[in-house]
Amino acid sequence: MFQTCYFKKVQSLLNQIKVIYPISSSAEKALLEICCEVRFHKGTNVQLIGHTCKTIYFVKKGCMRIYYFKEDIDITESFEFENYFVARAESLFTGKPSLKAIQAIEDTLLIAIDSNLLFKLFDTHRDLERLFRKIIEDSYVNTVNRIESLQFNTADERYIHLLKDHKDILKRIPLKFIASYLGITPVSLSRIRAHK
Amino acid sequence: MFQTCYFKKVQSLLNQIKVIYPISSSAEKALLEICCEVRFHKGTNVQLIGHTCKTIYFVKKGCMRIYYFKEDIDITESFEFENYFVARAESLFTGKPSLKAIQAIEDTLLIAIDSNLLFKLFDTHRDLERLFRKIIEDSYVNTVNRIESLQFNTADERYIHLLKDHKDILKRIPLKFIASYLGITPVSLSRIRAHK
DNA sequence: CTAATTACTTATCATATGTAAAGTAATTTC
DNA sequence: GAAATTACTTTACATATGATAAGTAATTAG
Repeated sequence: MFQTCYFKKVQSLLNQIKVIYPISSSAEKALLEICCEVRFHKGTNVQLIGHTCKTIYFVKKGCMRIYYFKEDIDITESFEFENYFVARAESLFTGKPSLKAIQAIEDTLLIAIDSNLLFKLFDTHRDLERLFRKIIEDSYVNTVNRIESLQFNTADERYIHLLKDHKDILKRIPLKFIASYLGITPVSLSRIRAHK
Repeated sequence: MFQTCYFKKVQSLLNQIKVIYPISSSAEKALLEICCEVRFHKGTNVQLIGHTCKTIYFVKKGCMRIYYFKEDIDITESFEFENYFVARAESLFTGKPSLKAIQAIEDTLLIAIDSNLLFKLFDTHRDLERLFRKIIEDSYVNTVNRIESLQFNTADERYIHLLKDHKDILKRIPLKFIASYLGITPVSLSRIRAHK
């Protein structure tokens, strides 16, 4: 299923890893062997609702979202842009089928990492385990910050803040996705935008 | 600063660890040596705003909250009850001073773990690192679920859900803390409770 | 035990957001 | 390129929540 990749293909991944936690060259090699470049067209559901998450993606080019349905309404849980990892944590870490899907918002180039093979590598390459521990720690901190924002900022403040964090988001992401990400309806987002 | 503890004092911690990820007896011993039992009276600020988080607590008896101030309003970010860990992740993982405080809501008995010593133990006891990786994974999943709840549930739904998850919460936690945790004002919580 | 403080509730009014419907603009399909 | 679909905006109205203030209940301090 996963083919060996050329080193240069995953250079962006290795560069990003260096920033988070530098790993040994043997760990790098081992990681490369379970990596695989994959391309998806805009709109493609890369992982489906009901499937158990067995792949961790690294976004090389393009962007993705994790979304789910609450009473038939499509809700975007998160966006991931270049140099970030995407996975449905609740499924990846529990082994249960996910209620969420992963979709390419643009034509997207990903590096796919088979999670079971990765977890096996943790036994022989402890620096890999440490690296991914730190990746999870970072994600955790980001998620806690997002709670803070949802807890006591107005929708207006959350919108402004999102634009500050992602200057190009309006050019890349449809407003309907942004609305549900902010926890409001598209109608409400439209009003907020009109009043600026 | 941290004294060696008696094994039986941390039995509750060891029991909980077994559920998450069983560790070797040598790792248990090493962990014990950096553990310390501490007691705090209701209302005590165990960790202050502005301090860098260097201790991970395990709640043996009682309960805690993490809180911060947004424009002079006290906002409860999270509660932790028996058999859960408490730490201000954004500070612990980044090494920066925390904008949040940790407070005992009841008279509380904690097991304190020095985080720097713990991180050092990761080098010699990989099962400890794996255990704490799994603890972070669990926390991450919980946090993502909480976002889901804040994103598109009404305050009413969030309140009902909280009561379901923590049947005794009304007896243990003042409503003003519960209100800000749910992302609403005490007045609004009062109304929601009245309409049931 | 009393007084003071804190916690909680209730009421009123203002505002933000949701819902539904309709219109316009942009994009996709054939 | 025309038709169909999707995305976005605007309007009108309903509802939930916030802000403020005042009242009551519970707790704490002396």
